[in-house]
Amino acid sequence: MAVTIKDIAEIAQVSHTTVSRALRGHSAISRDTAVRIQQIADELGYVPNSAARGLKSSSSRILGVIVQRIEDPSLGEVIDGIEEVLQAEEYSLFLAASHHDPEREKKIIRNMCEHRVDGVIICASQIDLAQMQQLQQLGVPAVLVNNQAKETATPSVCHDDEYGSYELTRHLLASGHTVIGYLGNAMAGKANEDRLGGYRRALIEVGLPFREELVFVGPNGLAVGGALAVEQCLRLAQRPSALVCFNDMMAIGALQVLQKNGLHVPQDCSIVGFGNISFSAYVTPPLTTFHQPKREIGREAALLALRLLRAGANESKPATKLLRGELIVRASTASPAG
Amino acid sequence: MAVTIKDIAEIAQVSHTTVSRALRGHSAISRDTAVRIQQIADELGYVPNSAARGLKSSSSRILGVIVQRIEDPSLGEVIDGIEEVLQAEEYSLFLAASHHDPEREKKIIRNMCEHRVDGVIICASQIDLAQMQQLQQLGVPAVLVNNQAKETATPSVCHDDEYGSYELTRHLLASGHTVIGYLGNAMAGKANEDRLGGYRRALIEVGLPFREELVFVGPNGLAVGGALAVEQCLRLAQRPSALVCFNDMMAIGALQVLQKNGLHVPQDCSIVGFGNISFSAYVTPPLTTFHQPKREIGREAALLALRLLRAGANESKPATKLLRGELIVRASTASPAG
DNA sequence: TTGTACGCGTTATCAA
DNA sequence: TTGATAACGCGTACAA
Repeated sequence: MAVTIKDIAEIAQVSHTTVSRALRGHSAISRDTAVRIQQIADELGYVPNSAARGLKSSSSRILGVIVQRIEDPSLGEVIDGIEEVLQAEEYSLFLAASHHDPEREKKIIRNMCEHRVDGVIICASQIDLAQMQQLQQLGVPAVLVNNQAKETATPSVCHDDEYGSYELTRHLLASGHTVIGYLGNAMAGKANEDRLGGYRRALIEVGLPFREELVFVGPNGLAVGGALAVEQCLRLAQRPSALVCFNDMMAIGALQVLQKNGLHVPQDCSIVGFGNISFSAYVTPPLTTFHQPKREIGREAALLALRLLRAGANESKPATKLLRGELIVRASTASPAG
Repeated sequence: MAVTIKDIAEIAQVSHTTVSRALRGHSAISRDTAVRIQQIADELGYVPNSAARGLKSSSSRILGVIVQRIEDPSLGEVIDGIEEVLQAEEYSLFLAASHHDPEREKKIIRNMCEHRVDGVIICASQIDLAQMQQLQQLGVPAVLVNNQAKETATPSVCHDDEYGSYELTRHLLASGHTVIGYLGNAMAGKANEDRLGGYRRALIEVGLPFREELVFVGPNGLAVGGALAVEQCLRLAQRPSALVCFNDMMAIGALQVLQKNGLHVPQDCSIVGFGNISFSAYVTPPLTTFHQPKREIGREAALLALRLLRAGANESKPATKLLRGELIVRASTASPAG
């Protein structure tokens, strides 16, 4: 059994109250006893029990983070940003993956509630209201990161996807492309709509039509999703000279299929990704993409969550932070041939 | 304040003991009261408090996981494997990153001890004995994953790096290469030695000399590390016709430098990675590598940790599990020119 | 089948 | 400056 303040109290011949105070630098303790107690604690290898502390203070100093897939290449950095802030503030991080399963997500939230996390950060989820209620009922503040539900009254940190996609499309237009396709992701909700929206806005702004038949939807946001989407595109008689992809992984999958079909990128077809995952710089050709400040997003989410839980009941407005990245031009885009 | 069993007891006109028993399906409770209490609990939105439970049971049902960098491409899957097992067993996961900082690692372990995690999984660390003692003193079982210290008496799950590197080198030898270089990683301890060892064994086995001047060490295991290492190689008058790299990211970095210098892979130089990270299939040319069963490693580590913490004091032998992957031949290797 | 009483480790209040 | 006592929410002997 672990050493407790009572054990220390017995040895030091004081009450456990005194030990508790001494170890936490309480003012009303004499130098002598404080030092003596600290020494005994060190010798015995005392480690305070946060379960007991939490029971009293009704604060666990734990933040829960829920993601869909941990191995998502764009998520590592986000989590890292969160963790960076939490470590500095002496908070711990609970991590769980829902794997796109609402049932599992429900269980996870339940579990986190049982552990009385002080707050929750939910990444890229289509979380429904019922589960938010569970959290609210317990007074657990929640922050959504790049949430995929259409509307929400919950504090969020989002990337400005519409703008990013707009910029990418503008870049292609500026290079002279006039027939540009979009490779969408059926699994993404709001993100897909926003990125499609930015693409559309850029087209219309320069007087080009938005053509439904140039939108190809892949079943997921992985390389295979991009591959499947681009295969539909290849069947077209008049192919687009450039493709805007939902994200970098889909762009990479599409790239591979194009090359297997003897097409050269960017000569025969320009291609842009989204997100600037570390990998995007290492494919051939390196991908033009839009940088999402992933670590920054994580940091902001953690800071917002901490602010909320510290505010307690007197929550002000449900703040939403919108972060913008920047265009990264690499070699996968060029002017159209001919 | 959250609902407690006392609140329920009051409404149901029973003692809180009865509530406690009813909610956990204790046998000696009448159907009627059990159902009635469950109903009230649901209506009130009762969520048990694991801090209080843990205080009694001296078990937190939390496992700590310590890594160096969360965004490490080979780590996501490992963590996912861990998390998969834990979720099934109703355990929670504490995640923290040490960022190669021993001081930070110490704090993390301290923090996990305070939260009384039931066990710890430490990934690819050079953890020293002092910190293991902290854990042992509290009776927290620890499992090391791909640990980098030379020797250890701690239960571990490791990948058979020596064998993997041996197989990769054999593959190159079988293709006819006789001058093969090795790109090492200065930040890795045991893994680098093992992989160098397998390379060496394969060479010696076929009667080729192990030549120190063909070993180039990069400062880290990232793409930039591979780039820096291969630049040393390029300065050589007589260059190797193939390179064995510490891992896939270094191989990718090396690949890029070779191509920038006008060398063709695999025609001018074959190259192999290690680990089979998802990315390795998408570079040009796709990388020949050795598959590490990452999810499996995570699962095994979690299972081992759970087994240990359930065994309690009567720990048997400090089990060490060695997992083997398999050779993945792709297009980055071929017979040497001429 | 149900209830009483106590303890888990810590902190806070009040009194000395 | 220190100590006695209660309380946080829950589980469990023991008793009824």
